[in-house]
Amino acid sequence: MSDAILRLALPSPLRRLFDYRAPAGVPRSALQPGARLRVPFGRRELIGILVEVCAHSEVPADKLKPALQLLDAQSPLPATFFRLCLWTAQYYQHSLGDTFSWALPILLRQGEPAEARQERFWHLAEGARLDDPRLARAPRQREALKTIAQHPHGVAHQLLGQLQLSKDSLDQLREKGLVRIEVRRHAASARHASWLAQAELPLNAEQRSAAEAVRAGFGAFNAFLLAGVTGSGKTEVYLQLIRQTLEAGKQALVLIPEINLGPQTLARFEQRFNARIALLHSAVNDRERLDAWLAARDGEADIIIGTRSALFTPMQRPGLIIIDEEHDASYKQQEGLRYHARDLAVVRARQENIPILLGSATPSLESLHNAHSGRYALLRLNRRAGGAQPPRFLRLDVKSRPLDSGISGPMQQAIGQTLAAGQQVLVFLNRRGFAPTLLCHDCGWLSECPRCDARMTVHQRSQELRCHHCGHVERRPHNCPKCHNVDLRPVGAGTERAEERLATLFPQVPVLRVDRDSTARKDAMTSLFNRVQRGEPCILVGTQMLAKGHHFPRVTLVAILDADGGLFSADFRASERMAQLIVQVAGRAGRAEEPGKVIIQSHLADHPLLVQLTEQGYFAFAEQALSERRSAGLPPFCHLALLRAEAHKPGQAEGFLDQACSEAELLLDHLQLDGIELLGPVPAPMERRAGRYRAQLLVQSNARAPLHRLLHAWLATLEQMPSGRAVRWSLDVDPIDLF
DNA sequence: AGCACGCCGACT
DNA sequence: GTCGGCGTGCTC
Repeated sequence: MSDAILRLALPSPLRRLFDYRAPAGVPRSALQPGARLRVPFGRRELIGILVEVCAHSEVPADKLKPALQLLDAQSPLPATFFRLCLWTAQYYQHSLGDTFSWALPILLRQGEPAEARQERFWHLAEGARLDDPRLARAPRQREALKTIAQHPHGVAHQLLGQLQLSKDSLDQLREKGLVRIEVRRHAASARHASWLAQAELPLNAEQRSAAEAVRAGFGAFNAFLLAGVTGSGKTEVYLQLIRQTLEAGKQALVLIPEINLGPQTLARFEQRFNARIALLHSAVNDRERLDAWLAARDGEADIIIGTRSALFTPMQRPGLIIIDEEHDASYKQQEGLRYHARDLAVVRARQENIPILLGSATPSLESLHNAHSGRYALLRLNRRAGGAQPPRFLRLDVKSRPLDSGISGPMQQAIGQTLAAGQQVLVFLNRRGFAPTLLCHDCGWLSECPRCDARMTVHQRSQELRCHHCGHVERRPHNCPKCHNVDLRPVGAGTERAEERLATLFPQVPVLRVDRDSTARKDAMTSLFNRVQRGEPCILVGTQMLAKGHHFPRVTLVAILDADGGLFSADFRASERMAQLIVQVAGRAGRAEEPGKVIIQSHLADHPLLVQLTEQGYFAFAEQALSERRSAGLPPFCHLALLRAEAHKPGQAEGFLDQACSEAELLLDHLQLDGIELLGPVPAPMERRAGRYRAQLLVQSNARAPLHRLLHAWLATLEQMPSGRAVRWSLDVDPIDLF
């Protein structure tokens, strides 16, 4: 009879569902897939999501426990959301329950009701008169009543302060029956005659044809890659397509990189539209996040803008997905569920049969490859708005030149000339701190991190040594810890050192540093940028934070201090990243009247990729890089999965991976899969990190289908392996970093 | 992943 | 004599 079995996805790394009996007193008809239930799990309680209700369970009846409580009368999760999570869990070989955890707002997975916040609104009571005699000697209350009367839809309790209303006065008015409280959801904003709050900018021919191409793809799955050079007006194309989406009665989802949260990006959307915009980024608190998620789900929000995880936000009337700066690495989650929001966005667009637009000045090689193979339609914007000239690139060979805090003589001269001309300089160095190493000149001691195979960075201002890999911090020693001599020397240069040196070299202008250390304070960045916008000569020194978002029209020289890392790294993606960074940094500078100049210091100034990039531009570089990837059999011409493991004892991780490797070989044979190679196991490039020994096993495949058949079977066996208990292991499908 | 159980070292 | 280290086992 009442033997309905509930199959639940639980927030646990275990890749399986768990069966329960229905909670006492809950009829079977009340149990819908997607509903949340509180259940006992071992010695604790979890909130699970009902995947299906069935008649039988493989689990012995005496082990089945009843669920404790049904939290949702109806499923808070739309079918489209459910389907995307299922696909994600399958593709990334991740536990479904844990996938739900990453995809849902925190409050929902904690069991909070799936309802928007109720708010108290103060209203004028029926029949209340502003000249009520009881208020003759209560001027504050009289004023308050007047203010309330001016708001026919009521005054939100939250806004009392802003309207100079005191709660005391209102409470007394309520006792007199002159005002009343209504509790309701925040009203959706009134519909305007036009979606536009602000006139649109005219599009040039390129922009127009790009926008028209996407427009023609509305209403069905179509993928577009909008490859537009910096300043070509991609955002205006986004905005006009969003307007058309809204006019079609649909919602638009816009994903932006984490770092791009500059208020100006968001402000541009908010100023343009009479529309309800739901924001989902790291600065949004849990409650606001849930409200935004619900508003999107219920079709109350018209535009949803957010970072990586906003990809999962359900929409009642989906119309368009836009991924801004699609090449940006922050779309890839590097812990837990290691998904790529850009890739999943394409999957989602296909599932929901809507168009998707990927935009970037420096598209990823993956996306360019997809454009070449016809999976994406390529839309190019080659012209900069306002007739601005592209920057000129100069490669500066520093092979046998002395570097002064990382800055060569010719570079110093170029900086000096630019400042003398009353212009601004941007100095780019992708390394924080003062110097990457501290060295004892007498005994050769190096500032090694006690927990990692890495050197600790010297931070001058704070007089500390910091490990940038595990966060370990020590006081900077005065004497060598080994030989006690005092001749300790910082080796190499980071932004802090460049800043210090530049301030000495050019004392007449301010030197402003932009990196994670200097902008730790919330408003530091804003005040700094305001200063730069004023336009007086200055030097900006910084890391890749400088490469994102902001434009500096008065900067005419971009000095890139070190391009070498991208040219001889073990990581096959290093050159792609370097090229993207150089182009993005270069794009910060220059205006129509004054084209920017970019000087790149390198010990490998003749490297073909660097030559290609600087002489023919990013797309020529990308073609060459792609052909190198093709001949080397690397992504996007093959598919990778990386099994990582780490353990406290050396050798343990490799031991596990050795066994995993044998299992994989067995499965390859058993399933008769071809075109798959197992590379490793090998120690990670940095073997010890944060006190753990790390190793990895790379799986390389010509095709997706066999790779996924292997992974599926493999993970099931890995989960059973006893040697897996002592190690922490995880699978990364389509890894970005091989570290 | 949690969380418990269980069996061996340095402390009140 | 106990507090607590992490090996091992389990979660419907």
